[in-house]
Order: sequence, then C-alpha cells, then structure tokens
Amino acid sequence: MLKISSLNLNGIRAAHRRGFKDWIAQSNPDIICLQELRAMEHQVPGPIQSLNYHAFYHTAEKKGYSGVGILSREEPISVQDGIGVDWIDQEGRVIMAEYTDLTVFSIYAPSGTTGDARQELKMEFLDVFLPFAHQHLEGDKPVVFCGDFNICHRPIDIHNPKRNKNTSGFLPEERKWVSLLLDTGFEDVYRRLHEGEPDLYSWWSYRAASKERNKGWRIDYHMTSPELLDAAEEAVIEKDWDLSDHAPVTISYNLG
Amino acid sequence: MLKISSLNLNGIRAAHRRGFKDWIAQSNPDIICLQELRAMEHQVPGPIQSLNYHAFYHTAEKKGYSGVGILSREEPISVQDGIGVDWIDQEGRVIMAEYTDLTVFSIYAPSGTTGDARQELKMEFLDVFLPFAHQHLEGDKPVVFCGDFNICHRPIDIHNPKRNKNTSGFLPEERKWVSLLLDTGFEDVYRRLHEGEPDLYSWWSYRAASKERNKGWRIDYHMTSPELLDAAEEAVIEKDWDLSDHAPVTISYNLG
DNA sequence: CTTACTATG
DNA sequence: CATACTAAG
Repeated sequence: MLKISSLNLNGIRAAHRRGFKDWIAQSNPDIICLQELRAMEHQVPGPIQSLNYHAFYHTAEKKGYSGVGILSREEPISVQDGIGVDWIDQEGRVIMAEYTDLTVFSIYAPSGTTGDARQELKMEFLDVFLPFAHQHLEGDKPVVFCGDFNICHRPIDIHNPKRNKNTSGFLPEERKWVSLLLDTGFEDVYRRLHEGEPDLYSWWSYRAASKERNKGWRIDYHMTSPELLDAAEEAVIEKDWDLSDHAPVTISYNLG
Repeated sequence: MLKISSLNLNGIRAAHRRGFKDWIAQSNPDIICLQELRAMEHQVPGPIQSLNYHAFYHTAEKKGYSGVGILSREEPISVQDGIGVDWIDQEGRVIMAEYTDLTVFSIYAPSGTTGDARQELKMEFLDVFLPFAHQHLEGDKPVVFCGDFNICHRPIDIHNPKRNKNTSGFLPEERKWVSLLLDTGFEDVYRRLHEGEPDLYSWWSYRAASKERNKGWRIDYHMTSPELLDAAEEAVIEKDWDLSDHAPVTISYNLG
C-alpha cells in the first residue's frame, strides 16, 4: 500500500508550529505533496528537514509566497521543477517526482480572489496545465496530480453553491475546466470513493469560525490516471488536524 | 494631591490588550502622559475612548508610528500640539495641556538606535527642545515635561554603563544634554526622590528576558520646574505592570 | 482571520 | 523580542 497525502500548509513554519510533525508521525504517508510553503528552502524548520523523508522543494522567487514540495520515504528517480512557463515557475507552483511505479506532482493553482488580473492568470495557468497534464497522462506510468487547484467542481463540493456562483473558485468556467480534466482521462479519486456524499471539504476560511460550522470548500484533489482509481482503497480528509486552513487529503493506493 | 503618570505604551492597542485599563483603574492617575501610541486617533480602542478622562492626541503622519497624548480627569484650559518644527510635529512627539494650576507636556524624543541619520535628528530634537522647554519654564505656572527622552542620564540609571558608553541613549553628548537641562532650572523629580538608589529603571528590552533580570535603563522622566519638586511627595516606577516595554513613572504632587 | 514581509524601536 | 504595516490568501 502506498499512502499519498496532499496538504496546503499555508506556511510551512506556521504548520510546523501547529503540529505538522505530529501529523506525519501519526498519519505516516509514504509521499506528501505540499503547497503554499511560504518559505525559502533554508527557512524550512530544522525538525522538518531532519525527518526521515527525501524532500524536494520548488519555491517562489518572492519571499513568503507560494511554493510547492514533495516529501517521500522512497528516493525518486528524478525530480523536475516547474511547468515551462516563466511566470508560473517563478511562483513555485509545480513540482514532479518520478518513482519506479508512478509519477507524482504537487500542484498549487493561483488564487483568483484578489482581483481580475490574478483571475486571468489563474485561467492562464489552467490553460497551460491541461496539455501538461495530458502529456504526462499519456506516459507509461500511473500519474497523480495532487494539490490545491483552487476550484470547487460541483455544488456538492461547496457549502453554499448559490451564494458563491460568482465567486472565484466556483465560477462556471473554472468548474467546466475541472469537468474537462475529468472527461479527458483524469479521475477525482476522493470523490469517486465518496460519490454523492455531501459536506466533504478540504478548505475552510479562517474567518467566521468556518471550520467548526463546516462551511468549507473541496478544492484539494488527487487527479489521477485511471489505474490509480482502481488502486485506491481508502480516501480520507483528515480534518481533525488543524495544520492550516486546509486539511490533508490522504489516499491509500494498492499498486499490487 | 495630583497624581501624574508618564508611560510609553509601545502601541496603545497592544497596551490595551495587556491591561492598560486595569492599570488606570488601579493606579487612578489624574493625568496620564502617553508616548508611542503607534495608532491614529480613530484606532484607539473604544474602551479607552470611553474612559472618564479628557483625551488629547498628537499622532504621527506615518501610520503605526510614534504619537503622544495626554489623558486627564480635569478638562484643560488649552491644548497645543507640536513644537513648531515640521519634521518633529509630523512625527507626533510633543503635546501640551494647560490646566489652572500647572502645564503638562507629553514628550517622546526620537530614538537614535536605528542609525546615524536618526541619531542626528535626535540631537536636533534635543536642540530644539531645550529653548522650547525654557520658554515654558519661565512662564508663571508650574510646568512638567513628562516623557520618554530616550536618554539615560548617569551610570546609576543604566544596568551596564561601561558596555553602553557608545550606545545611543547613553552617549556623552546625550548625557551632557540632560545635565544641561538640570543645570538650567529643571528637576528630575523621580531621581531627586530616590537619590543614590541603584537599579531603578523604566525601560527593559523585550530581548533576553531583560525585565525579569532587571537589566534596564531609566529613560522616562518627569522634568519639572522647581516648585513641583517641592510639591512631589511620592515617586514610583510601576514595574509590576507589563503594559509595554516601559513601566509607568508615577509621581504624586501636593500643589497645596 | 491568518501567514508571511518590512520598518521601527 | 515586540508592535505596528502591507500583501496575499
């Protein structure tokens, strides 16, 4: 069994203070895909650097901003940073680690909540991401894109679909993009293992006690090639941990 | 009896969180001279605005920076902001309140610790302050200049005089300036009521647990006209309160 | 609301 | 070390 977690940390230093190491010790994933490090590599807390994981980071040029990483028990065959578009790669939003049996990505799509300019860049990211993802889907290894896509797919994935129908993250064009991804070969494994189950979210605003009232959004995904859906045995959102405003999305795959 | 307190708040919002109102309720000064508000007037916490004091503030133009104020039970006859020099008045460092029986100033001298440019401006402030103070000393009312002068006068006023002999705040030219002030008619009332007593400080760095080890500096003063020295009955530094990195310097005057 | 950053002390 | 600010989410 291969246990893979995806977690937006909202600052790896803050997450460390909130018990990131305890969560790792208890959940013990084989691979952890991280988003929003909000730190340079040298700023990663020592205790995290000392963990018994191989660690790879692709950080933003801007201090305290964005950044993705992959931690794994097994040493990857190769690691690759970025997606090949300058502005995206300067923001540290894509990292890949290739292993013997599968290829893993940690993805952090831009947020569009701060204005039109960023929303346009978010759509540009999605446009660039789609062929990039398909290119890797057509490789001969199983592939999983873990991460914070900053999009809720369907009404069931958000606590208040009506109120948010014009909100970045739940816009029709964003939701269609997820549908397109799923219609062209990818599987939203967490949802496939929890079809029709409401109130399952991976992010809650820090404002207005959203988490305790479970007023959340499901915006963190494992988007996989079909064989990984077949391999998936258990998918959980570990919302009992308060490591950041997101919860770890953890899936156990039986790769036979 | 007239009880006057001087307190550098290091942010009136932070001081409010740390119990500023409780201190007022317990110490109950008639007049409170405040320094380092670090807030615009509209940012002063509501509970402080609701106190049974007349309140006057002279804030800096720069947000979150400097600013002085005077609170008093009695309504002043007049209030005046500033000292008449643009850069000083833009930094909110001087406010005066005139009462029937005396005139009170709240003074916040610049710090020179951030570099040569600021040290030069500190000396310029002191140069401007001296004639300003004497002009008011020669009025017909008792006068008190309360505040953070950012200078330790003598070795007894600092925990480590040798180590700090080249440190801004204990430089020879700064110490001489205080001596000049005292040689030309002003009284350092707190010291006059505690002659020769060591280890009496009004500020402790937040670093290195300075306060619990009493590694402090006495940089907050009541500088008064001679009749107020005669009137002073009790002078205390209220160091049991942790309202900021400074302690209130509180003196009770018997104005007969 | 929370995490970063930066300036100031 | 602590308090503000700002940008970002």
